[in-house]
Amino acid sequence: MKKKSNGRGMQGSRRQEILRIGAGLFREKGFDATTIRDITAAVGIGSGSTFCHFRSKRDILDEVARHGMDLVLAEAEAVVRRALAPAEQLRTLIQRHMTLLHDPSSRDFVVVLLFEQRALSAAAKAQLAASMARYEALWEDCLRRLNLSQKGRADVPVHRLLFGALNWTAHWLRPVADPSPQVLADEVAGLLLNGIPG
Amino acid sequence: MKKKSNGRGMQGSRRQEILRIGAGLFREKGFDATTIRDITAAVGIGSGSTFCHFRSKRDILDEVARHGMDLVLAEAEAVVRRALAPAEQLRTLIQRHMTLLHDPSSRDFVVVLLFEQRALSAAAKAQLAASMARYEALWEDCLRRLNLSQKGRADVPVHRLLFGALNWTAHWLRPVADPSPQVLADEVAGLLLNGIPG
DNA sequence: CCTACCGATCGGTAGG
DNA sequence: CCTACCGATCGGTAGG
Repeated sequence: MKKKSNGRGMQGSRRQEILRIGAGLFREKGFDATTIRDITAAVGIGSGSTFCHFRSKRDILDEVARHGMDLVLAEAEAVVRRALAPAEQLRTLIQRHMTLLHDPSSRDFVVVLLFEQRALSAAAKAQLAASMARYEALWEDCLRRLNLSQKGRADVPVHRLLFGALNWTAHWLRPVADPSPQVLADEVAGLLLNGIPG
Repeated sequence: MKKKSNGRGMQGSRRQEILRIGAGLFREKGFDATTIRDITAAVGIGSGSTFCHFRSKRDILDEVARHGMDLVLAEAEAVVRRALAPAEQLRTLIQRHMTLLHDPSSRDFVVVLLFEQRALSAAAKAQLAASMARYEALWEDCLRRLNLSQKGRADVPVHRLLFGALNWTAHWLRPVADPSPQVLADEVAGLLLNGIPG
């Protein structure tokens, strides 16, 4: 039996390459503005060869986003398993989130996950919604233990405000001119934990 | 002399209609995924008629984003002119920003401005960058007077973190299930001004 | 994985 | 503002 180069769990180094390069282009230009020919030209294969590995262009996006979600969720679960003090846990969650959002090895997948949701297939959307709910629950627990998220007042989802502050950095944070993702992460954590430094 | 229906400063109710409906579709589906035919079908004209009013599809986007910027900047300038106490000024800036971001009469323009920057023409990008710098400066002044943004530590642009928290609400805030934009705005202002409510 | 190609759709134009 | 249409490009397929 010949080994299939298609399917999900295979070796597929070419497949990985298409995912990696596709993720980069999706992040830079957006899903709709990226063509199969953009991707295959960067990989160095004919445009038709894409479909030896993926059923459609959207399938590539789905998989890129799934991988982004896996990275982000696995990291948070690992942090929670360390059973740190709540304040240290929050600081670490913020740190890891910011790192995954900006490190070259992960940012393409995570940014696409966050900013290209609209283009995902319905199936991927549903699957990712469940994982995202789990991710949010981890943050909510952490914030609740710090009394930063209490059911009081108006049911404000503080963790989502925090996500916004962090995720938006993908739009403006520039490598040299701005503080590093890690420094910024610590400042955000400090702002939340110690309040405004008077 | 016949009056031209083209050009910028004209009456052009049809032109306005294309802008309004275009803005709505750009927000919902994104610029690339919206076709000229989507827009004209919703307006109720032939697809070719678009180009009596705009030179290109991108011109529509440019104008939509410009209008979004005008709304947001004019509102902030008006707030600053009222010369409120700094805390009240910040609260009002947040209120107005959230309203423009969620009110049906403005949100399409503002959300497109914020989330479709990538697709803008180079000229529009440059023009909007200048206006945005002005907008940011207003917020920075306000935050500085409250000692919420000090040049200390690591040059953290607090106003951009705040923008992220606010702008991200466009992705998750749902009319009925969640607090209203105004309630949320007040909570965010309270969180910043009074610190975490112990 | 390649070459050759197809049907559909897109932004935009022409001529009235 | 309409009708008719065009050239380009796109995602995807066929056959090897």
